[in-house]
Amino acid sequence: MDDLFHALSDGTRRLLLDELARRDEQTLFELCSRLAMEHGVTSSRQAISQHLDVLERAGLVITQRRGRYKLHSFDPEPLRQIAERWPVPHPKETP
Amino acid sequence: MDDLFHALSDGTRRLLLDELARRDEQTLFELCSRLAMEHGVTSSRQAISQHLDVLERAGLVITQRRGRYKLHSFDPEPLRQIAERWPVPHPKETP
DNA sequence: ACGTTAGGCAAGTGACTACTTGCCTGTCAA
DNA sequence: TTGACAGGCAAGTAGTCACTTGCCTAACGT
Repeated sequence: MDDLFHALSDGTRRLLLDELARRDEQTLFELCSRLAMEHGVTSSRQAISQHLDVLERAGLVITQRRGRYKLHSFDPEPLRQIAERWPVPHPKETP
Repeated sequence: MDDLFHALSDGTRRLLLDELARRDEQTLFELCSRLAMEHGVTSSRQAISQHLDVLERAGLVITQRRGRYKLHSFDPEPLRQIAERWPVPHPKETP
């Protein structure tokens, strides 16, 4: 659980999750250019790579090798632990 | 959102939330002794106090002054943002 | 085969964080 | 009023983190 929250505690990593939630199976370079274009992130390729490692160790990102490409996908499973540990009172009714 | 996840990224702070989820309106000393007794936490009073400050800045803990006591309570509201940002697929059906 | 492309490894740096130590401010009971 | 109790403020320290820099490996296209 430490790994999970530590992974989520960084803004760039949360943006990476947003991007992967939109479209699965993205490469490192795709994610780099998308974050730069759409969110003005200036981080280098290595920085993004390390962020993805952190997300992968937390179980939030799963990867698969395809040739020379490494495809990243979002796995929301670990987030369930949060809702299970501290259930949010009212699932927000539509008023 | 940075404050929220940063607050949750520490194990001692998560234990504090657990304790406050059990019983609201606890003082600093109550929380200190409970964490020490039930969870073997060795942190000092000042350490716990700083943790509570972090939780309060994240909106996860709300406080009220009563005489010389400062009562802490758990507010799960900010946690809703997590579920709203990355909805977890299946609310875990009972099989 | 050769250059290019996608990605990985590892050391170094500046900033931040959790925790301690020491002292101070209020509040209550006797 | 005095002492004890609950809590706050602030500086210092050891460890961690995000990011960079430089070089390396492996898979493709021509």
